[in-house]
Amino acid sequence: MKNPDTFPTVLRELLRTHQAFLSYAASHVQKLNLTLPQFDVIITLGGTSGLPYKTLGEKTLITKGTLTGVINRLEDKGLIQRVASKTDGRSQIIRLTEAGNALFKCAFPEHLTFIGRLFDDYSPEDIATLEADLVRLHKAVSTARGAGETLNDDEYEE
Amino acid sequence: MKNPDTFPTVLRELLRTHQAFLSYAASHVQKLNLTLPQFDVIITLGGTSGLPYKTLGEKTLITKGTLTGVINRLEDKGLIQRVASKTDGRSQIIRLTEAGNALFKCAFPEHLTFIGRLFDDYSPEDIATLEADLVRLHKAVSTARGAGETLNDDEYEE
DNA sequence: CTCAGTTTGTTCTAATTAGAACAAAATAGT
DNA sequence: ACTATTTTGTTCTAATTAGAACAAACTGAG
Repeated sequence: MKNPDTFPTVLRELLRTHQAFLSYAASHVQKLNLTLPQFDVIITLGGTSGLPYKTLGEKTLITKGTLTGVINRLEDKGLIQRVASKTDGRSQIIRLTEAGNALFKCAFPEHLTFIGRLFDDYSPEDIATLEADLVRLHKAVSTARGAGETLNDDEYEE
Repeated sequence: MKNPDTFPTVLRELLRTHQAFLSYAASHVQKLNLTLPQFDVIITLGGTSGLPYKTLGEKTLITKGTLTGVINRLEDKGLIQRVASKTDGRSQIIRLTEAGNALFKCAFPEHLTFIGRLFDDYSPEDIATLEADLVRLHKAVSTARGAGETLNDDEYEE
């Protein structure tokens, strides 16, 4: 094992930075009376005419068992609706309602501004370096999980 | 706002990398019949004669409302015990039992090896760069939350 | 000694996490 | 047409998340 004195602090910093970021992002989203996973679903659906449940799960990092509950609560708030697929009896298409779309159009640019502030002092190279570091760690984890297991496209492109 | 086309992908990568890492770490800890927060408490207590509840919360990133439940379940498993403070009627000292200590001594080195594998191809400079990037983002978040708010020592040193 | 303010850990809350198990529908092979 | 396998989304489970509210104990000022 290499670097035994330093990797624990790196990983702790990953966890702390992640937690700090979620807390920061949530502080804005709470004003919309939404939770982060709920908002994530709305911004993923924004600008589309609807997505299959499975695709929505892939794009949002919410596992399917959990996603049902998140969608139920958004449906209760009148922000999304489920539409049965015409071609596959198992499938559902999830899409924003008019209210959901209005919220998306108003809140998403605000949220981008709110989050974008974190990077006010970053150059494009700084951001590229950070992203490259995270991608590398992500690949290291995937490699360690299963030798040769490749990640699907969505995990590296967006 | 600067870099509007790139920061969303960086943040998504932070979330994905974090999720992938947790899943990887959990796959080892599950073999001990523990969850990640439970194991985190055990390795935080390992090598000490006990820590006050408050200190434990600070070191583990588990908020105090949640920590009570995690400690209850570890107590039920016979791995830790609560000891009333002799000097402060409100405080409790949390410490490992003999069983907890034995598990720590056995499992912690294994876990370090398991996690250390992620960094087999990293040089010390690579790790330093990654950590610096994460610390910088963490500071950016803290700065955005409250101008001038300083982080306590523990968030940057370990 | 008294009192106001702060600290500590618990209880409570709604939501989420990450699967496993399941039923219904689709697919592929014969 | 039949059958086995796979896929899709739901239900269920135990645990966790992140506070807010609370009661008991402590601290500091007067």
